[in-house]
Amino acid sequence: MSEQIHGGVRPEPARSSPTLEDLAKAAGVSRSTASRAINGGSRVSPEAQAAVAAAVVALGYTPNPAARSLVTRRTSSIALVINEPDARVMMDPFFAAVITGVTEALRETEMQLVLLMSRAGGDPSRTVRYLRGGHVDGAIVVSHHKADGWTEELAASGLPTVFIGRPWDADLGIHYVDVDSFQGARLAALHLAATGRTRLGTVTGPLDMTAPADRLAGWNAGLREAGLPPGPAAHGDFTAAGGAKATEELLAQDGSLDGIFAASDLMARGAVTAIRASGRAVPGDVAVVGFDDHVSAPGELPLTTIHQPMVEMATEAGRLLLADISNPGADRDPVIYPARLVVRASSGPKAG
Amino acid sequence: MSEQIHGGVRPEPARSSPTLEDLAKAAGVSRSTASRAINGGSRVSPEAQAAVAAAVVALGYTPNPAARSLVTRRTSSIALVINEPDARVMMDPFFAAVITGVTEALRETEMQLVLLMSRAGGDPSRTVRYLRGGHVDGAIVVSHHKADGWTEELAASGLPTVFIGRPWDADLGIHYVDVDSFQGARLAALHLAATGRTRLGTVTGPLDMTAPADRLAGWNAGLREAGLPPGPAAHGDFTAAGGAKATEELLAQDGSLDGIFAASDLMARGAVTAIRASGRAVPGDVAVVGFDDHVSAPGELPLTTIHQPMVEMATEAGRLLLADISNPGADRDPVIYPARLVVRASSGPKAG
DNA sequence: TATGGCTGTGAGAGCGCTCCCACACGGACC
DNA sequence: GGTCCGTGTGGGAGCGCTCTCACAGCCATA
Repeated sequence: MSEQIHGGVRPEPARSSPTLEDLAKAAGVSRSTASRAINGGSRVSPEAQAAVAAAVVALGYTPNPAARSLVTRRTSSIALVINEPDARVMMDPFFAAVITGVTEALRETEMQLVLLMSRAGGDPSRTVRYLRGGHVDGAIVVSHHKADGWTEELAASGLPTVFIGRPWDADLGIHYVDVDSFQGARLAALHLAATGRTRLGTVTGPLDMTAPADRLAGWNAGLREAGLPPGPAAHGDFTAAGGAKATEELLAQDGSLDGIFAASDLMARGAVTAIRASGRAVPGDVAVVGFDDHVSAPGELPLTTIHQPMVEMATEAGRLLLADISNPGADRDPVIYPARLVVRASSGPKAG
Repeated sequence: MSEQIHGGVRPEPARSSPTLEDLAKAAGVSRSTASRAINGGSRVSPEAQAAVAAAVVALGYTPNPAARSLVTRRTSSIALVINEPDARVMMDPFFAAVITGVTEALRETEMQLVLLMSRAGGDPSRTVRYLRGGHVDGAIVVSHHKADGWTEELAASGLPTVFIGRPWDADLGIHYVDVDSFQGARLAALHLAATGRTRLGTVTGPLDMTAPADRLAGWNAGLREAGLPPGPAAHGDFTAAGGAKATEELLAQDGSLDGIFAASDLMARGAVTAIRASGRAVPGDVAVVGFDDHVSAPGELPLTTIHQPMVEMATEAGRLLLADISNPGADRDPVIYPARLVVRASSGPKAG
């Protein structure tokens, strides 16, 4: 009985995927040679190379990534850490641009993107554990908040990491890519002042992030430079709805406002909506300047805004990370892109 | 000389992360017991369990995922295959909802999401190779096009797979989650007819996808049922700009159109823009019905639309996949969600 | 007291791969 | 003709884990 089951002929060898051993046998070479042939083929004769290549096709061989990873200590994947409580932020063109850019940087590599919705996936410490656990070769962190706290832990872990947007503890050699938010906001203030606006307010982003903080500082610096008094500021959350709400507050606080700078285009869109809802015209009564330079949908009012090359920045972050993975520990200066004012229909001289 | 370098005391053992062996030694147990303690701890004494737990903390131990994966044949990650040429599609609330829903389904598991931008990442066959290569435990495929071709290959590979949106070759037992597109579109036609509209056109999605094809069929069925002649159809690409362009074509073709059904909310938005740009009012002159029921931004015209519970559908897809991973090969009926008409401001009785 | 099972334990094999090393074999050099 | 190097090759160890198996100890049962 047991003989029938366990002994004798084993008809079907479990039909699992072929191993390197199988491949080598089929190609008539040793496992070592087969391995070399697969991995670039230095020190392999053309005949062996061809035999292995043929066997790969014949068997449909694919190397077992776990086995390979176990010895090489490489995983061929990097994490994209998105630090927001709700995956709906993906709707923000900002994140779409990040994914586009990073994908572009990885195009010619075997690297894959692991999406870590760090705060949406429950336990936040799980993210750090995952990153430190050797699951990925590196990480790109985007939308970093002050309270995240694990920046140092991540830096200490030695995992190659690149931030998109300056991290709070940038002092300890964390690599990052950023736009010059301070200058951008300053340009926005100067532009509004130059077009004759004198009563200016701003809709900020969450101030536990560096970019909104920098933009607020740059904005205030610009006002000072233009000889204008510091105006009211209301806090938004980088959504259109948040921008609209903040703008209502601003208008309630000072009905004579004639210019508003929002720290993102999405919020600027909300600002335009709120201003119009209050019976005022854009830019006739109130001018609006955004930040991002997203493409606007057809029919929308073209926004005066501060351009930042998001896709390019994300690609650069990807490249930086790849470089850091293949040559860890090297010092790399942060890459700061200049901010550029783009004037469109939402700003200009006042009506009347 | 060589003695100094290679022999004698090895002061620093390469400072690599601790292995299970180290952990076991620190806890004073065997490797086997340590392993058991870490993995749920059946058949482990409380003392051993506690000792191992303490050692984990003391050493900062994390199991090597590659080693574990090598023997368990599990990777603890699933792929989200997004089959679009440009990562910018992420801006479509549809994909944001998918990510939200899938993340939700994975929340209580250790599973991570690998994002496969299959057509944006260059070579499309790379996606199949990756999926078959044992990198992931399963896959969720979204936005599947007819020409993708690798559906059979994927089904044949035995990799647990769930489609969001019925795949073209649904016959061979591929699991999927979908909304009843046919009924939804039919409801749209009946609603427009019921509000007195008689000259109706539609903006379709890409017809190499099942959902747009089903919606077009349902739309035509609804027209027939209402006793209306089949109206003009123009093709859109699921973007607002595409919807606007298609609507212009529609209006050029038949200036007396008084109702338009767009196969997605984004395209319906474009339709509203184009209709208004032509000097017509919505819904006074032309009523618009969308499909999706995305939340609209403040200030936007609330859309009459067909509701589909995208987040819930994506969560269900995630659950289905998890079930299929832990119990492969089981037959599972496709989950079809009913479509529901939601009437808002973009439709209603005609003006005048 | 003998027998069975049940619990906790450790030894050992082995997952599929890479990489180090030893070695055979040529041709170039003195 | 010997030594050398450079090339292609195969053997073997070992990456860090899980899992099967054997076994010691214990209690409940016959």
